Amino acid sequence: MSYSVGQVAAFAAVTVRTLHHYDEIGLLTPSERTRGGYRRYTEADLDRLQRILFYRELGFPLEEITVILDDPAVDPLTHLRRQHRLLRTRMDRLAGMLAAVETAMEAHTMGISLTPEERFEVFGGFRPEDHEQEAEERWGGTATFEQSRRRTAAYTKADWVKIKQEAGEIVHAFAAAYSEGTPASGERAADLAEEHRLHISRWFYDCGHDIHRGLGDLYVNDPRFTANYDTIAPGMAAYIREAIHTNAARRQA
Amino acid sequence: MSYSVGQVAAFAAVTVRTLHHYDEIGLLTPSERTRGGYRRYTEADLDRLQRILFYRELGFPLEEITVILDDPAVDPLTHLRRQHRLLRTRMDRLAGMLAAVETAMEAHTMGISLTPEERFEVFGGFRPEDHEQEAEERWGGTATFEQSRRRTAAYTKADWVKIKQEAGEIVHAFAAAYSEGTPASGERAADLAEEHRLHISRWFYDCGHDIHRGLGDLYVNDPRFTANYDTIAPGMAAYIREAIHTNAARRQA
DNA sequence: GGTGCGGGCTCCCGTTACGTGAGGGTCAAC
DNA sequence: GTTGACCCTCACGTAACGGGAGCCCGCACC
Repeated sequence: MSYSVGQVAAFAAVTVRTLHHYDEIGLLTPSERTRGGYRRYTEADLDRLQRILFYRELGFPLEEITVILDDPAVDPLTHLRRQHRLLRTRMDRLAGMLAAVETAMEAHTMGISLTPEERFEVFGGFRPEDHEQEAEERWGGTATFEQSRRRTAAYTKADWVKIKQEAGEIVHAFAAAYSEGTPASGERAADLAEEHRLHISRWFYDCGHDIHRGLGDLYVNDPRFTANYDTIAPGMAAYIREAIHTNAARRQA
Repeated sequence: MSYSVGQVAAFAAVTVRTLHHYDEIGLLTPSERTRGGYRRYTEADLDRLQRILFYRELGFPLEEITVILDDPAVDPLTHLRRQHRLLRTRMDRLAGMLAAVETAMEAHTMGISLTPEERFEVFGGFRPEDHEQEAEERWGGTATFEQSRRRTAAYTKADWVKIKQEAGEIVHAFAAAYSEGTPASGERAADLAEEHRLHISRWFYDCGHDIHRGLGDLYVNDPRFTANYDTIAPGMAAYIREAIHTNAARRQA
């Protein structure tokens, strides 16, 4: 079975013009043509297209993609490994940017202004000597997310019940503290925040104080999170956030 | 203190020509010039450049960046929030691709070959006949996100109280239905889901059934959302998700 | 077996975001 | 006061398509 340009285009979410272009430059020449001159793409062509789009997505110029794909010394697995590596690199970069944005947000709310060096740090992580590691560790993004995905994938139903119960207890404790007027800047609230942090670390991913702070901010800044927490009691999201910050500050002192 | 093109270029890891170009199109015009005609960039210019590069990195066309940055109604924090959101979306996409690559690797070592649909799933989760729009709105996100941003920016404190109260009522109704054993596949659950959808549409952004379904999936797939909902009752996230799907199916029939 | 029309074909010019000199001025140091 | 590094303004080149114009294919339908 083979496919027409239109079908392939719809399939791969590219335009017909793009496929024409790839044919023109010899990047993807359909294996067959009808006697009328119509392009007919085979499964193998689709396979190649998928790889093309993958490398394109990661910013490779088409010419380079041609070279990569026409290299006779590469089996599919090599491609997959390369793709895997590229994706992780890319995600690390984004994680770095994310961390920088969070830093900037903190800096902004605190009224601190950044130096020009700090501003552009986002885009390349130069100055190898200092904290190249820090961004990695902070939201370590890829690592963090992956870790969470890996771990949670292995959980049984019983695990989930336990997790949910634990989480429920923590939130209820927060709610109780809040309704009793316990200050978010105090010991008790901070203790609960620490419990919350450990809960996440135990079940999802290593949650350092920085990440935890980011999470607290998220509860307040993202309307959906806010709404969720505030369904328990109006102001809960902000309360939890402050407790988290209190706890983080305490540990840093 | 001010900087020359060369300094800025080295600093931001772009070419001098790029800076010239940005000047030409009015995207970044240096605040000063020497009598000899040399460009001189101030701190504020660097700040703007940083934002430019950020949005560029995420694939925004320069013209759109101009509009975004020249919008008088945006404070720095809004930018940061938007950036944060965009990054997370982007990372999610990459995470999806990473997972797909891993799946492909497993499939390869097992000697299984994937169907064409599975191959292209990586790039947005389409199936040609249905929701071509959905991928745009779901992953492209800009339009939806922008809408949400615009609206929420104008809300007063009273609005927020109202929003939270409404959200709380919906979730509590869900919790009640759930604890009473009302099936997620039934009318009542679907009605609640519809209410939920309308709530989002009214206060945040036009939430069609497709987007709504995506949201429901998110509640189950993202551990943080799951944990939040499940603090109310274990299984709540999955229950809400199914109710949403029921509702969406009902509307499509 | 004509015929309508959705899709496909080949030029070919337009666009975005710069690259890459050509030819000539500027500036701080020696 | 000159030299070498840096900067200026044209101006054409390029990559990766977008978007027609004008013409063909093919298959369903009468």
